[in-house]
Amino acid sequence: MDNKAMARLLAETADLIEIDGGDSFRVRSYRRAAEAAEQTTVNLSSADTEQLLEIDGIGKSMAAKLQAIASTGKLEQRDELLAKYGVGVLELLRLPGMGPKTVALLWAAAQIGSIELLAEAIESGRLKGLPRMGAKQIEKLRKGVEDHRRSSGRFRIDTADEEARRIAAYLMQFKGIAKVTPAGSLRRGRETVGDLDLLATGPACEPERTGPAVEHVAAYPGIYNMIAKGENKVSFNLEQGLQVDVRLLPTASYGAALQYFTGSKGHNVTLRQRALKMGYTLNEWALARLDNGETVAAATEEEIYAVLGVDWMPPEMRENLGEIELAAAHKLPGIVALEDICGDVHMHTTDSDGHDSIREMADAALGCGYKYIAITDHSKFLGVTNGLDEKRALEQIKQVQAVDRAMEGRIRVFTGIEVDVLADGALALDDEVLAQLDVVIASVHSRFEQSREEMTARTLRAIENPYVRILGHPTGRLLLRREPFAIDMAAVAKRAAELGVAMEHNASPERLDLNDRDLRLAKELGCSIVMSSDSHSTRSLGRMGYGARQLRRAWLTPGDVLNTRNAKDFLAGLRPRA
DNA sequence: GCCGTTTTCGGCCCGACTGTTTTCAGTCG
Repeated sequence: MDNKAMARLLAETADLIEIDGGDSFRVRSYRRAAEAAEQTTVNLSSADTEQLLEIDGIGKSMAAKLQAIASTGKLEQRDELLAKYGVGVLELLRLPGMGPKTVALLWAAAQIGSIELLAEAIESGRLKGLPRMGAKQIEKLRKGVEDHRRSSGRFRIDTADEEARRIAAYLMQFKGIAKVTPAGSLRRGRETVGDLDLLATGPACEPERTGPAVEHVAAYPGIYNMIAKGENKVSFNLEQGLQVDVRLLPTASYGAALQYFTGSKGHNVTLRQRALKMGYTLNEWALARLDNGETVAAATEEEIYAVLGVDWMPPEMRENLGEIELAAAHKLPGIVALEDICGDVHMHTTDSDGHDSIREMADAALGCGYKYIAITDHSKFLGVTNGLDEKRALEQIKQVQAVDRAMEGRIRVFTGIEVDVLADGALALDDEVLAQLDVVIASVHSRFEQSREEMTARTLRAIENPYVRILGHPTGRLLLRREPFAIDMAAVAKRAAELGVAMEHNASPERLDLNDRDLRLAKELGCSIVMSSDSHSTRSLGRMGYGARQLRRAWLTPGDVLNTRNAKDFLAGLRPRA
């Protein structure tokens, strides 16, 4: 079982204990352990007790439970509680406004243990008369069930980003709202966003006078469903289901609010514990002294972190992975910035399935400020993409070299190819041709419906080819559309590091090939990352922003990424040509 | 159930908003 599945078992157990009315601190422990399981790069199913105990949030008891899960695939506590309540209660908990207390109430009072049963009970009027179940509450649940069926889940960061800009532009039309800043997971650069946090400040957001501004927010034309409207907060859903929280904040406490609402939750808890130990209390309004309540910092994030003896850190790092301890020791790593990326090593032209010529791509890349690009059209394996065979590949080399000369050193244009990996791990193009190319990207596909072992073996064989410099689309995932294919990432990254083969991280928002854990794993194992756009037109060139933010979240430094400014020679950083 | 710069016992983050209440419990982030 993989870490994510084990984390899910722990998280579900936490939910069940809570429904069962168990100790809330025990519940928190399970939640923490679930988060730790999700984030760690340690392979939980093969780790020994000692390794497990090293993970923050895992103690003796959790270590034993993890080992039991690894060997049996089950967690006893979870199974017992599931036998009592049924799996439906976990689903019930996902409904907005539905917490463990309400689930317990519904179950105890009316044996309602699933969304289906809840829907029935609402229709038949059985809910009426239950404690705390007024007309409004029942209507809220009815709408919750409906929305749950319509859409649920998280949204891609580019979607959330777009909506945030649109709403911010609307809010700024109001005199007295001077600034709108996204917080939450959007500010942290997460690849998906659960809900959108927007912070507004300005004269109209000061206490006691937020009324008109609140009304302006509530009048936003894109609102599908109003969730809450208070003095300094308005929550609503957009039509596609995305929840938006707009908060109106006084300038004086803007930094405290920005820190608070940026999160992550775990980061904030750790920071507030630190504050308590130092004699302060931290909330969204201010950092204040515990003894007399006097505010010591509130206006900016920087001063709050400074008072707590912690270096300010970029939002991407705030995932409670030890960043606060490092910042307290003034040892934060210098992470990648988008400006560090100085070349794009994966793009297509009209020679295969792209929309623009080699020259047009080169000109566009120059416009992005890049120092080099590699032209990497598809190989012949993929019929639909008009892939190059040996003959056409050799012809294209000459054309690319001609463009390279024509650019007169303003930008380097390298030759290359995206060669497909066959079912057995062989490459779809002859070695004699590969030997003449600067950048060979070997891309695996999931079309053969292979098992995890077969996928891994195939990938390992592909990167053994002496001409392969980059492993393309290493997990084959398309965000929110398809599950990544199963592959032993640790084994692949380890071998790639030994061979000097870099791992591609596609920066397009729908792909983002590697997740946070994969990126940290690659770094730990010494495997280089190459960021790319996989552009099929000049329009999609230069869109590496979201990918770069993900690299930051995995704490990658410019030295971990091959196509950054401080990597002096991109080609020399790749394995030497055989 | 975890954890230790007051600790191996006794703590464990904090405020806003809602609905059903007449003073507060539950949920959320």
